[in-house]
Amino acid sequence: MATGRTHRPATRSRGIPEATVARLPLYLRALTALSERSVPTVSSEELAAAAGVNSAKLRKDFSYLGSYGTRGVGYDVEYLVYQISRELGLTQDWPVVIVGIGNLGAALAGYGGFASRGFRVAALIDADPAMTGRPVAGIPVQHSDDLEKIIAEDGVSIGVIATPAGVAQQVCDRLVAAGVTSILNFAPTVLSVPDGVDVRKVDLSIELQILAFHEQRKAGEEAGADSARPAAPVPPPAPRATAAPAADGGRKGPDGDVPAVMPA
Amino acid sequence: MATGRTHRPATRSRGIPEATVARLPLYLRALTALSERSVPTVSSEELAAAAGVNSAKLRKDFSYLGSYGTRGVGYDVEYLVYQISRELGLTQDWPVVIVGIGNLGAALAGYGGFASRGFRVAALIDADPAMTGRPVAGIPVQHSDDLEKIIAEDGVSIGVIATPAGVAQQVCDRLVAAGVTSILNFAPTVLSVPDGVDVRKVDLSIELQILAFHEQRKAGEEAGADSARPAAPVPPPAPRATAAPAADGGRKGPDGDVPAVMPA
DNA sequence: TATTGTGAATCTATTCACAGCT
DNA sequence: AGCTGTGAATAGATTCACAATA
Repeated sequence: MATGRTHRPATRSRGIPEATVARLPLYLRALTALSERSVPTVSSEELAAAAGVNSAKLRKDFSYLGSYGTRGVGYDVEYLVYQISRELGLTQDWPVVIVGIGNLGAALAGYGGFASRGFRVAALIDADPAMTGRPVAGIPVQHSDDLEKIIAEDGVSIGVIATPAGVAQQVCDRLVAAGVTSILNFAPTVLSVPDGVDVRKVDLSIELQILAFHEQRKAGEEAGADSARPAAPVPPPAPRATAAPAADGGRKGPDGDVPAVMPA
Repeated sequence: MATGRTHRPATRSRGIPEATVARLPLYLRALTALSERSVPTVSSEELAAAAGVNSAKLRKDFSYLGSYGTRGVGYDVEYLVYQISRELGLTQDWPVVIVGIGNLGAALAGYGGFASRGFRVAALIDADPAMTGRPVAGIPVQHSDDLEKIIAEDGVSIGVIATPAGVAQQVCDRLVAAGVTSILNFAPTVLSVPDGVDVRKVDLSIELQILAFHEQRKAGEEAGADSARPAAPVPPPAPRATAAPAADGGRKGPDGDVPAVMPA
């Protein structure tokens, strides 16, 4: 309604549940570590422990890929690495552009996990002319005027947005218009994209807030039975406007939700 | 089993489903934006659109907090901001330490979303003596020898790990031993922690791999019916060891899964 | 009249537990 | 004997659809 553009395309893909897809990279990492230690086979129990999940879940997950194990023995490490890599599409090369080369963008550019596993940083893009040409993690930054050209020339289909929140939507629009169909968004904004474009979000502030919630519960539990804190038992059910206290002492920063990017 | 320490403590908290908790920060952000524009009330439909969820889900989520809306009218923005903030524990101050001040750590230190919403960067900690005393985002870096002292003095209960994967577990152990009970982990490792300690993980490489999976599906769909790619129809069901091709051309970087941190 | 709050229905994910295979 | 693969059971999350109500 709001923008006329929707979001959330994928739910289940080719029969593989989304929750399973999200865990495959975890298994892959554990398997890669075993592979490096030349471990030939592994049981669901061992692998599950290494990946931090329970073994029934792991077996169920693998069952969606096919019957790749051997009863009484376990899984062949190399073979599983191959199968999962293939399922995830990591046997091909994925050129990626990173837009917004502040601290975060620079961190991403230098991230080892990017370079391995089939991802290749095809370009770093920033709106600040002062950044243009300067190498970050060995890759020269290009100006955002050339965004469309870069996407087209390198056949980029995955874009990473590490810009301030204020420009994230317009950067997103340009990426999508230029042909990008998957976006990893670090800016604390809800992006609207057309159907067929995937967006994943990484939001530091949200993660912290979730931790704070649980942290608060722990603190509350320590004290009285199930009351969160003595003060504020349960305020009036449905007050009129401006009924609530400001609640946040001197916390002023109006939103302030800008990612750690200093495009200058 | 492996380490004798477990993980995953929380499933549902004080009657609020975990999935709901994870969305509260999203609602809070949308509400804060409305609040800044001095919008007095908002309907579930409008707020849901702003937060990128559907309105039934939003209403259900809010119903776990209590009956804070007014039928026929909507929700009072300020009041909801207060209620959600309180529920998330953001009406109190949460001192946070960041360990590992590379590019990523520096990005986190300067992150606006940290400073707002009740989080305060109490200290930056790095193992590199050359970093000690140097200010990052206006905060002087302290040496990791003093980790325990810093945690104790500031009463820190939330720690952020932005170190290389290789040292993440030992940093984690020290944080936990010093009293930290919530950890946000950016290192690509599964951390083992005792019961009662919450860990949340942010993993760039995993997010990208999930995108690649969907991207691959799109590409496959475009072409033939439901075949992913012509080559590799379905390899032998259960081969013996080393039966699978290396599959990853020249991808050598052994793991390479080190976050974008250069502690030197 | 417009919009919330929520039971009931549905869909998704996890876990159990054991048959089936090596 | 040991371990996978999977139906069946359970738990959790989302969506529907409408009664309640300001």
